[in-house]
Amino acid sequence: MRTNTQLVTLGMPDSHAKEVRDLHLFSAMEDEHFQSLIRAAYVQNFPPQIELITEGDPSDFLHILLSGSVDLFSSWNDRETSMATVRPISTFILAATVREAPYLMSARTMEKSRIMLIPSQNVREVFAKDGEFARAIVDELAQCYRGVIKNTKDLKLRTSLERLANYLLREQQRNGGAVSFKLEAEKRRLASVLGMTSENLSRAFKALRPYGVSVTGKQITITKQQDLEDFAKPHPLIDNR
Amino acid sequence: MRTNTQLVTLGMPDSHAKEVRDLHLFSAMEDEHFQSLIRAAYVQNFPPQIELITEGDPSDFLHILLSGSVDLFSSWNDRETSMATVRPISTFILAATVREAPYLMSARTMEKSRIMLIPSQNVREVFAKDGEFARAIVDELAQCYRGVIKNTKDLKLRTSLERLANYLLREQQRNGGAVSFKLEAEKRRLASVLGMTSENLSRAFKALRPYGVSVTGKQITITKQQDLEDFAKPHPLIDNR
DNA sequence: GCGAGGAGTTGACATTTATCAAGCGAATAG
DNA sequence: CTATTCGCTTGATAAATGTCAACTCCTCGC
Repeated sequence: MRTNTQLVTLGMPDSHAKEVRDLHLFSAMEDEHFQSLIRAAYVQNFPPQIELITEGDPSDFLHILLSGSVDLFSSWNDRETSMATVRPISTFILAATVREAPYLMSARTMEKSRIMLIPSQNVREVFAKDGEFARAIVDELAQCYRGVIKNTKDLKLRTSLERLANYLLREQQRNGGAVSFKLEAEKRRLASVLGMTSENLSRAFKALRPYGVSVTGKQITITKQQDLEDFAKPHPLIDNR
Repeated sequence: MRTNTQLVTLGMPDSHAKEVRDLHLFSAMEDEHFQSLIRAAYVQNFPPQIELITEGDPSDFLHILLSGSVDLFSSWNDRETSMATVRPISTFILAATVREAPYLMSARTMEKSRIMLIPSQNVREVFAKDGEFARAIVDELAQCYRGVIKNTKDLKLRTSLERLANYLLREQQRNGGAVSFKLEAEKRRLASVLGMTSENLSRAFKALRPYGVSVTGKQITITKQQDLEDFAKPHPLIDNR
């Protein structure tokens, strides 16, 4: 894989370097350090449904999703749950990289995806030299941390129906507030993200009908905005992601 | 409050400065920077059950718990849940401080507690100057992040009974692996931490009796270690905190 | 076009968890 | 010392959620 990747990599950094450089994580660091990271990096295309990393494995690479989408999930005792969805352009498993600790989550591509891999060793070296980079990592980690805390509040304070209602309102926001929009994820994955079964999700959609939610395949239409919001009671300290 | 605190503070920093300095967060930073943080800091004693911070408020201080214990909790729609327990000596709400964002959780003392407060402004200033400090914050945040991820896995992958069983095993570890140990928290708070009601917790304890768990007040005794572990199936990527 | 397979839905049912009300017992204030 | 309060427990019941099986519908490959 390495040689293959190297080949793919040779021409790549330039084309992606700019957009990666613009990521908050890399935008303030010294150019020399950035270049050394890029030189060490690979860019690779992955087909859908490929397991990129497995929880428990040592964190060899910092991953940056350039295009496509990636599902972060975890397992225990034959159960599995979706923890988050990564969308371009952003990094994932930064915490494992900086702590030199095993991955806590597995990752698989949801669709054809282009991913930059920077050896964790290089990230840690530059991190130790470049204060700006360290500060950018702080920002990123603090944001991730706060995201997970919000997720925990969502899980512990709300029923599955309330979680779905608020999820729909967040998705609506992400789509510019349109009355009608498409779900990003498969429903089975959505169910897992929300911490429920597919069957329960299916019934939850029906239970939201009185609040003006109609579902046709992946197409969602919210006809009684106010009613849905009255029910969902979205809150900035949980839902502003 | 400020003048009062100032008075208390005058003699304090020296006595606590050493142990705070030894915290991983501060141990590598420049002494000059550390001193400037300490000079800006207050140390204050709080009685039990005092609400130190309220979620949604701007993060004015980085808090360091010197002694006692603090409960981090969140509310939504008249419901409340315990998110974590802070034990000395450690910081809390670091993420809000560095992001200059509102607190996502409220905090209250569980017992009489001694707390050092460093103005967030000073923390951010030093953070911008001191690369070592920034790197230490990265470590701390990455660890916090991973802790919350583990908690999410616990919540989403396990039933409340399994969560309790694994919690008991973790507490046992914290007590050096003794067969018998005391619960740190009130049971109602424990229930909230584990994401269940007091009533359900009470029944869960009974349900663990066949696995050798006996409860007398706060005293827990595990008589069939192996049986409990077989049931709980603790996993390093969830339970090693 | 046809058949296989998979996602999604639905119904019946089981399990888990929460709610409500009552009661017990230890700690605490008066 | 007694009365009160509060944490905890228990039982009865309801609500939420999961499981299993069957079925529909769509997609995809042949």
